[in-house]
Amino acid sequence: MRTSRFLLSTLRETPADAEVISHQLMLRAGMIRKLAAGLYTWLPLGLRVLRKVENIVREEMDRSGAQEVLMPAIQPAELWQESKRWEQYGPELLRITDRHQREFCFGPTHEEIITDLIRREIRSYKQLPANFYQIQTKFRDEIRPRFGVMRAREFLMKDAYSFHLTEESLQETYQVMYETYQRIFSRLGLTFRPVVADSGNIGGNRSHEFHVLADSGEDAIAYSTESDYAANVEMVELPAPSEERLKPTTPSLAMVNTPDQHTIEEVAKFLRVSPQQCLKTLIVIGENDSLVALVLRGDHSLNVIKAAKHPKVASPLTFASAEQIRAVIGCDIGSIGPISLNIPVLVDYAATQVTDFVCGANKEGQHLVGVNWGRDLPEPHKVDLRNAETGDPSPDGKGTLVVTRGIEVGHIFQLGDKYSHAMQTAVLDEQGRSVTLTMGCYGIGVSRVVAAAIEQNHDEQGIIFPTAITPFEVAILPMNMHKSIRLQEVVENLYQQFQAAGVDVLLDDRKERPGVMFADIELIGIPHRLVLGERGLDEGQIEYKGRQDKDTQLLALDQVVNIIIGKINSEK
RNA sequence: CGGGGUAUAGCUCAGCCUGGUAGAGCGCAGCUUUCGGGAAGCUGAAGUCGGAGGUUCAAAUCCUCUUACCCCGACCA
Repeated sequence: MRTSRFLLSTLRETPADAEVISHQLMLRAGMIRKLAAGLYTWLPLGLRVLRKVENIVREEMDRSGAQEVLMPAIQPAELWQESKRWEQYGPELLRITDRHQREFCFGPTHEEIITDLIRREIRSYKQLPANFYQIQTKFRDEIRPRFGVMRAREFLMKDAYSFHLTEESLQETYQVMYETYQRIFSRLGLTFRPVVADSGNIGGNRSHEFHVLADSGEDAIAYSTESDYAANVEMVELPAPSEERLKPTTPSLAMVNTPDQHTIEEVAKFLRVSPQQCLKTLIVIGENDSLVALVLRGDHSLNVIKAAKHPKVASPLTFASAEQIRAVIGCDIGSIGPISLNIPVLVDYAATQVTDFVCGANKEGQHLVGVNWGRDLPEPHKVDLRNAETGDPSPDGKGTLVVTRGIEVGHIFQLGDKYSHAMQTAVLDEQGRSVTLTMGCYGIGVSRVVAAAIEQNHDEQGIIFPTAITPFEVAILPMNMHKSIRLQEVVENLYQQFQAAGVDVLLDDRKERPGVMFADIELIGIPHRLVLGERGLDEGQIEYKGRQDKDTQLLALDQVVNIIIGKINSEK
């Protein structure tokens, strides 16, 4: 491709409404343009990337034995009514009415459609197991679309649905998909981790999310240093303490004045103790609008999901208002402590292990120091309440946890018979008995993968594309080509050699200044760059620089095509 | 949906408080010089100031309504 005939719509300035780096760079590089909230046009440059991701996903799905189909984006309401999701789904489901006043929706997912297809087409157990996938545009009317293509309303997704006679068969296919996903994200050149996920109310046994690791990720995930254990931080169960609590060293507790010291940081600094030595007490709404106190070590954070699962705590978790706290406890947030509280007190495991601790005195501007469980207040009601942190022991007993951030790009889970039961999808088994099918479901956010790849791979200059998904593999930048016929010939010849070899080559034949060319090629993240000028031609050398290299190097003109092809192949 | 904010040239924004001829930088078109890291000069095209209504001799500016978009909260590929 020649830049003179390619819409290279790069922007020097960052558009104002782009918040995360991948969104900014995708706009600046001219990959996407916004049409409306959560709706994006893919420009030629971006589409090349999207297609490469799509093709890798397709190749690996095909290799796994799945069969590709393409279902309509618009779906009739009847099927959704049959699964009861027409009522269950909220405003996220975009509902539309046709000229005959028939109701439809724009599909956010396709369980109903594929299940309907399978119940019509699959006649015998001999046709099972079967796995069908599609790569298709979905629409979810998100409350708040943001981060560009990362959380768009319309997005490209690969969704697959498998059908089984037995639970064992589902487990087998699930495992195949798990491995296929590993292959896909490895081939894409991404650093990722499969993590144990919340199967939620879907009822399946196992569920894994695949996360691309990136500091800007929306999810916190924890993985073990020693084993392959990895889970969403929300999901990590922490063990009850095994050791005995240390003995108190203070003769008794004491009350101290802590004027205007409210947060743990303030109190700890004021009293010259570590936050680990302090306990924080959070007041949330419990059952029947009562209040419940949750106690955590000062340096720990509350896990909202765990707390809400406790029977004494209202779900979803709601913090008590300042007025409610004042009415029941008689002081303000910032001076609350577990002693003499007239409401239930749930204490996180870690907080039960602290001796001689600092906590609020339930009196404005006062804290207690040297407090001990058992001596100064009753033995605590111990529960798991906090988020796992780096350094915590891994739940599988092997190694410790590291917490990092990730972007969810894939999710595999076992659906069971939710849809097949509701939609009466069954076949006869070997004994002639009717068996309701068991289903699995496997998604990859194809368009989100593009954003995640950029989120993970960029620098000050712009995008650094993994070779597998780069829009162009090599860029040829001629310096002042219009002035030298000799240079034109060499460049043209090189360009054609790359094309003949099947390399995605971009020739920058614009009459631009060198700085503009360099900046654009770096911004759009081309992995390999060749610079040709009059001065190198006499020596038969041209200048090469990898996108991440610090320095340039000279390559012999007659070998450059083979060298570059070698680099590309080793990277894919 | 609740809270906050923005809307002026293709992009980034100033002008609004204190009403009086529509602005800058970048980009775009042309010419000249320059030519291996986002060049310089000159010339030019480009805006019914988101929309509607109101106040006023006069509205980008003040008031009311409205639409779109963005940010903060509950979801998910």
